[in-house]
Amino acid sequence: MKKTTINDIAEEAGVSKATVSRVLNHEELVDEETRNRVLDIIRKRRYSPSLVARNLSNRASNTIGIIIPEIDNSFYGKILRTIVNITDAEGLIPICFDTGNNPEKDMKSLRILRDQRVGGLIYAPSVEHGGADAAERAKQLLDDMGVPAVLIDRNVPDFQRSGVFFDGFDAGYRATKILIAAGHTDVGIITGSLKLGIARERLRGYLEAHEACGLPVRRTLIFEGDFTSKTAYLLSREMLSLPERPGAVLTCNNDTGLGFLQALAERKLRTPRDIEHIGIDEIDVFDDLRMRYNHVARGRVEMAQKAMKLLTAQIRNPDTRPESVWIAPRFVLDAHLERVAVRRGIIDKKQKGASRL
Amino acid sequence: MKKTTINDIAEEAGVSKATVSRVLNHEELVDEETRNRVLDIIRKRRYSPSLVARNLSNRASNTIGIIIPEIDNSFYGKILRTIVNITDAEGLIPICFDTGNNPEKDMKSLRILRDQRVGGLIYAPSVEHGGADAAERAKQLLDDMGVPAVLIDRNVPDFQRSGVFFDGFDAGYRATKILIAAGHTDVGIITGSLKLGIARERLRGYLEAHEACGLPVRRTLIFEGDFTSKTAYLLSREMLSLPERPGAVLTCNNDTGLGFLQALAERKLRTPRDIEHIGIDEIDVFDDLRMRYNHVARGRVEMAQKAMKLLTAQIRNPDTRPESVWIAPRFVLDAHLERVAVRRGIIDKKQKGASRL
DNA sequence: CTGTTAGCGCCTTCAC
DNA sequence: GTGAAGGCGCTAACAG
Repeated sequence: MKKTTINDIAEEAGVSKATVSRVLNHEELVDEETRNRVLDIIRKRRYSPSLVARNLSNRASNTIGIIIPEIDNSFYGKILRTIVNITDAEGLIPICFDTGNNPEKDMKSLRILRDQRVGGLIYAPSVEHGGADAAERAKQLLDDMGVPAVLIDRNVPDFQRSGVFFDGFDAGYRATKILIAAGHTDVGIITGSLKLGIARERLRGYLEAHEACGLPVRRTLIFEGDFTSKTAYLLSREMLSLPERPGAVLTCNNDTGLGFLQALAERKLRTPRDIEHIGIDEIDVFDDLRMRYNHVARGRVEMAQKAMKLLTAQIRNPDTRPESVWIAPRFVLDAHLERVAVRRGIIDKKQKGASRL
Repeated sequence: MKKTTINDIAEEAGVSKATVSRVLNHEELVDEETRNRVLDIIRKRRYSPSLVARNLSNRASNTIGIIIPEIDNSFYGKILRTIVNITDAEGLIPICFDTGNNPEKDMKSLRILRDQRVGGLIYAPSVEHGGADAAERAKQLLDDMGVPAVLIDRNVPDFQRSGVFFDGFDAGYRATKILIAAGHTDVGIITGSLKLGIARERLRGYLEAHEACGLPVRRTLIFEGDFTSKTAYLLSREMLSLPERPGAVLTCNNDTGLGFLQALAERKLRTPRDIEHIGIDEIDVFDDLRMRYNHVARGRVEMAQKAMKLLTAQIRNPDTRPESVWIAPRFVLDAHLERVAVRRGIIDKKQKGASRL
């Protein structure tokens, strides 16, 4: 039993399929009577046209691709959900891939999306985790697709594409400054893999903050992690058993923050009593629990919205120039740190709002 | 500048497009020499065939649809990630929708998937949140699609479809029994919306456990929530300020657990010292933090895997009979509760394993 | 082995 | 206002 097609409808209505097509797409061009007759039959047969055939015929595509590293990381989960909801409102159909930070999966996903002839693409690349040629190969694929692509979260300048990114330098810079302003001369940091630009940016902020404050950087307090809680935990243990344990720590993403907190708990240390801490990324559960968690919110929803805005603009007008947007960090701090930060002019003032965003 | 097509390749190679098609699909049928010539040109022109056209021609579909309520809930996030990774390994292309628990979005998603002519569908329905006709309309759409669909997490028996579900009755039953066995005669429960079958099942387990233990149910300790942390928090506050505050509480999903814990913290109560607690669903962060959290794991990854297994089986052989699978609860308890549970034969023995799954 | 033909389901000219 | 014809990009017979 095959699907009913436009031919079946035409036949049953005693008209040509061109007419059926017209009532489907330009109903004003069809005589009201025949139109109603056709529509009745369409309803009766529960017919609905194939978007596949329609796309082929129109040389158009109503699908967009989404490539992200880890769907089940709340950061990307929130982004994905936002994107999916917007595509849907825009009449676009989302095809999703999860690369698990594996650049080979980037390629594979790009190839599939290319073959599927998507009309556009939101892409959080993992190519920095690969060899030197990974970015190049990805760029090649991206260009082959010949459709708009908007990067999100992670930039790869060589791609020369639009993108929406978090201002990680500023986040690292100001977070560190705040900790220093709070009286700490020994601020530790647990970074992500420094293969990643976003991890380097945050570290650069940390370093420049020291410089700006005339404070020497203590290399022993810089730990290169990989944005996983496990590694962060191990590094934090090391850090906490240093003879000169840092008085404050900056962790560079959500999972890293968790790993750090685990090590802290294990040592029966508490924040801020024993050690000060600011994490980058919101951690939703702490919000649910109304638990204090000094952090820098990354505006996930905003990122996703802007990315979709850029993408749809480029889809509508392919001549749109690539444009990059940086989302400013938003600091969510306890009363003490906030007071310090505001007094020193590091952050503007009490910026209230759901940290969920 | 349009995409190069099979015609371009054929022309440049001086062969017919049938031959090009053959080297693409049945390369053994083509003379090695011409094959290589064609392949060279394909590579040179960076040609890759359109799956859209191919699917149309084959009357096949390489896409599957995924409809879930909330991508950014870690439960569904994990499921989605697992599914996406499997589809990808199976050569299928995943199209995802998020309904936000809104049955109208169920319909909308189903319609799009129908029009997109997906080859199959994994579906966690939200229709129980809608009016009486919601399930019926969804079933109609499902049937119209004429492709295999596997339900996940939430069952709608009327659909008469395969599915993979969590055994919520057993979870509620045994969790309650454990709490009773631990000496509590006053076990409270915060359920999900009782419009949902999965919420009713868990409550039913709770009720029957009381009966099995010859313990009267205290209606005042039953709170109907909606699976959100906010509601759970408000209800928990009520519950905790009851003159006869329960000695133990069962919460029925991850967010509900969080809401309860928030209320607990607010009252400066601690578990298990002041009150005993078992939650249904794993909460990943507690895992990361190595925090004790008595709970019933729902086997998210396993659910997703089984669902995909059922789906691919049905896609391969459309005559496969619908089959439903129930995932058994796995209890992750602290030493005390575990000892009690094992001694009473409520759970088998120390079942170790990553609660992450 | 390879080319020709027909068709997948739909849309869009171009006539009438 | 409507139909016939051609084409979107590809595959599957059917001949030769």
